[in-house]
Amino acid sequence: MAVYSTEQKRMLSDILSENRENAYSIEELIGELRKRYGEGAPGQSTVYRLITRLVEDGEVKRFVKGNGRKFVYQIVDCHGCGSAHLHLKCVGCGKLIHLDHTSSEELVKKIERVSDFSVMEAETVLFGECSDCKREERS
Amino acid sequence: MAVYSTEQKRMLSDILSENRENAYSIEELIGELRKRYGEGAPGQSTVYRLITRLVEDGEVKRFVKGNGRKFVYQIVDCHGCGSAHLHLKCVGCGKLIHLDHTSSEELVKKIERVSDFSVMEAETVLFGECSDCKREERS
DNA sequence: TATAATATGAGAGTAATTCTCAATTTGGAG
DNA sequence: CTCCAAATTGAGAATTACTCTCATATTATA
Repeated sequence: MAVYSTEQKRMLSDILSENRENAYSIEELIGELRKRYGEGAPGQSTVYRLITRLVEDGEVKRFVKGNGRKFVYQIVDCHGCGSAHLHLKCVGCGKLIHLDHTSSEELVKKIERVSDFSVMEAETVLFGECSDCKREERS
Repeated sequence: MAVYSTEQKRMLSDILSENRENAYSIEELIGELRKRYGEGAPGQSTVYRLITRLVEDGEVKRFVKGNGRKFVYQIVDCHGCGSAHLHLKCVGCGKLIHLDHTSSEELVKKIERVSDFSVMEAETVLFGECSDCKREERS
């Protein structure tokens, strides 16, 4: 099953990659596509289909914001980087921080020491506040 | 606004507390209630209403399993324990481990050291494998 | 008891997501 | 360049998940 390149895929990827710190809900994605491309925007079913695939391929991460109720999608910068690692999601600016393998492993080891629990890095997103947002808050 | 005790609340709480390591979807909760109580089971709207309240009250944790698509609900053993703390969810046996405040804080500090990122403990669930399940796997 | 506040449930309403299938597009073979 | 099979799309129907409404029932208390 070969993969074809299409306009629709390009449009969606463009939005996600031009705004890497934003996590879009499906609704927002469809809205943005419509805003940019009007009638030419991909249909709703296509958006669902494409985003699902991007998630399966590991190019996009799907998660739920904090205690929210709906899914959001955000491009990750670590597609194909090989080993699993943790992601940190800043609820302030929206950044999705890709922890390099070494730091991630160090963390996971620490967790294991405290609780004898092995974290599955790929499935876990830690919510919190990044350094920039903390600094801003203090000032 | 006082709170009244009702049969429906008891039925739901019973299920959740008798099976503390299971995270139920709404569908499963409704199914289990119906199985146990037949016609006498609480209606769907009531289940939604009650579970929402339990989550708001901190007695039950709502989260999404790994990369799954729907919410599941599981009783927590830390209701009213005061300060926020991390939860570890074992994907093997289903246990939801409540990290005591000290361990949780220690971990959070470590994360901060590695990445200068402050984890919001209450909003984060770490997925992985508990010590028992790891041991079992090795044997 | 009586009664006022609280809670329930049936079903309608809404939102989110998936499915279906005919029509279109793509990439490669000739 | 042209043709074709495979892949993709989109419109709308179907399904699923969840919320809302309001008449009825239950609970605590006085």
